Amino acid sequence: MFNDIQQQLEEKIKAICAAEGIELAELKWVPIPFAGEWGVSTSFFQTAANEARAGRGGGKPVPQRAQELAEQVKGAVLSGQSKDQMGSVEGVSRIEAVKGYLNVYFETSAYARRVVESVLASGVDFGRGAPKGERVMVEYAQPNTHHSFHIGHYRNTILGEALARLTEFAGFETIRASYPGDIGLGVITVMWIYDKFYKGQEPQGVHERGQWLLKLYVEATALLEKKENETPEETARREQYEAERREMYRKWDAGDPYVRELWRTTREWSLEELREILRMMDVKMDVWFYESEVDEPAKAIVEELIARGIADDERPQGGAVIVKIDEKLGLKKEKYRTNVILRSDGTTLYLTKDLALAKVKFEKYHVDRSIYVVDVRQSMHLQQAFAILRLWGFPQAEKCYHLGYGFVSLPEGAMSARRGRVVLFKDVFDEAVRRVLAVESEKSPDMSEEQRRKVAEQIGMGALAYSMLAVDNNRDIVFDMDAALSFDGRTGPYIQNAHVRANSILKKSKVESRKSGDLRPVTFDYELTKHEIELIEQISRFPAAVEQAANEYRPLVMAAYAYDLANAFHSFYHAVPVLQADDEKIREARLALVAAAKQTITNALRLLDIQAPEVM
RNA sequence: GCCCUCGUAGCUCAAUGGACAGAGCGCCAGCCUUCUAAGCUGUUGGUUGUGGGUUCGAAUCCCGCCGAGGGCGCCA
Repeated sequence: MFNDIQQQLEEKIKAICAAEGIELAELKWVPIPFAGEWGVSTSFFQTAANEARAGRGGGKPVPQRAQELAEQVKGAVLSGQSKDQMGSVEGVSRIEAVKGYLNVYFETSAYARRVVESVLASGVDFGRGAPKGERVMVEYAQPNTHHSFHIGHYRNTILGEALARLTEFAGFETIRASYPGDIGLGVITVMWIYDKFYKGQEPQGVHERGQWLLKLYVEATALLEKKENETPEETARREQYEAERREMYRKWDAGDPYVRELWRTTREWSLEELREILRMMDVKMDVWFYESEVDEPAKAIVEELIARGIADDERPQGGAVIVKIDEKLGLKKEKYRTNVILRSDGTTLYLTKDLALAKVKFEKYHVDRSIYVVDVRQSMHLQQAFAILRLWGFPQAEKCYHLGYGFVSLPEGAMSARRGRVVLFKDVFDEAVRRVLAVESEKSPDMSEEQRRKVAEQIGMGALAYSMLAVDNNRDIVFDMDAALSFDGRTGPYIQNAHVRANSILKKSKVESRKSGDLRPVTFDYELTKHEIELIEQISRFPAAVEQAANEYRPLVMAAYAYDLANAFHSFYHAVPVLQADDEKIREARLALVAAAKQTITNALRLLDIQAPEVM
């Protein structure tokens, strides 16, 4: 967490090696991986290997030579202008050379105080990175309208939101963008069946209405799908339906007032549900892009790409407008292949719209980095889009990044909206709340009804969010309700519970110490238990975890960290008395440590879009 | 045919070039008159799919093979 000791040492080591004629390789510092003590460590393997390669080092095996170097450096550091046997570096208790590593242990009381005071001084900003001077746009939450929000959309949204929170906290100016698919054949299909059979009906309730549209979609698909052994009448009817659907799409495209009004009304039902779910998830979008709004600009782009010689117009031959990406890039081997950017009937495609949208992101929002949180199955399409942007001459194309994630399927197979085989987010949410309430009524019988409901939502959502974020991006998830809503072990509630326990101690301490006022300046000048050391160690790692998670675009890093931190707290909580500590100074110090742990857990959970309840 | 992911404990997953490959679940055994037991402690469990290569050092990088999933010009 504090690099000053490390930097001081690095300077010393460089000076020593320069004096001894040792060509030092780059020093990489890592926390000492042993529990119970803290400090930093670096190794001399690379330096020894470089020597061996250059024919120096006396032909000794690399590990042996690395150990010699470590010992030599240790000796030189200690003998330098050593004040006493504790070493010549401020804040360092001892230095050892082991197996080619130089381990530097920090003085416990000074380091503990530094960490705890720093956390308490920074509060909600503890771990925040310095401004990076770059603007990042994260595009996520792109469900189709006229459907309902399912658990696959949820993974996308929680992943995007956690990522946005991470990049923002790490110091990037972050813009959150949603991109609902509000037009396309699927949308028209729902409008068609609604207009034909259900006109005027409208279920009450935001979620009920959204889910109803999904039911209509399933029904419409069944009506429009060719069946085996159809009678001639059935075939004729199906073909008529199909013709009606096409006609409706054509009218939409032509701006027919009736169809447009129908579209606006039903679309709004879906968007209302989407906004409600985002509210439940505490997601606040900065920008809303709609597929329908980039349709016209996309058509203009096609003409521009033809004019620039990037796209080939095969319409005169009855074909489409295509881009031979590999050929235009001058690639010999096939990589991006060829794709269509305008159908032969003159309508645009997903790829075309993404090109138009990218242009807006670059020119209107001036983004430096453009992150697309999209299912990994669309990887090829996005690579094609980025390649075309490159051909088009956008330097920002290099900063486009597809954050692909594995898709969510069900134990019985892939989800299918058309067949109605989906697990809806709202259903999982309701089930989560039900399950938490069942546990809560038993564990916290004296909670008010209102509070119980609120806490149940926080815990239920915490369980669900964590189960999604604790798996790395590229991994597929088979959704299992019991696993996703588990409250035991490596879960959201486990971390939330650590927060609650910390809060509980602090609450009680305030009641008792009201007379004596606030916490005194903390001193850790007593022998810390290994649990306290481990907890402080974990707290001090938070800023580095933020940095890593944001740099690698991996919420998993933060999820794993949050668990480790909570785990350290639970062990501490179990083994180390705080309010019951005999010595008052120790009690004060531990209370400050508990407050610092609570703050760090809060900050970590916030980055995962998980609430930190005060009680549970 | 070409391309992309992945293969780690019985199961679900971590560890992406460094010290004995770690958690959770499950199994087994303990711990609530003590700050919330949604917890803690201990035990069990591994030739990292396989064969080679690079490296002082490989689960991690490279190549082959086997196996699983996904993608490849008018769906999104």
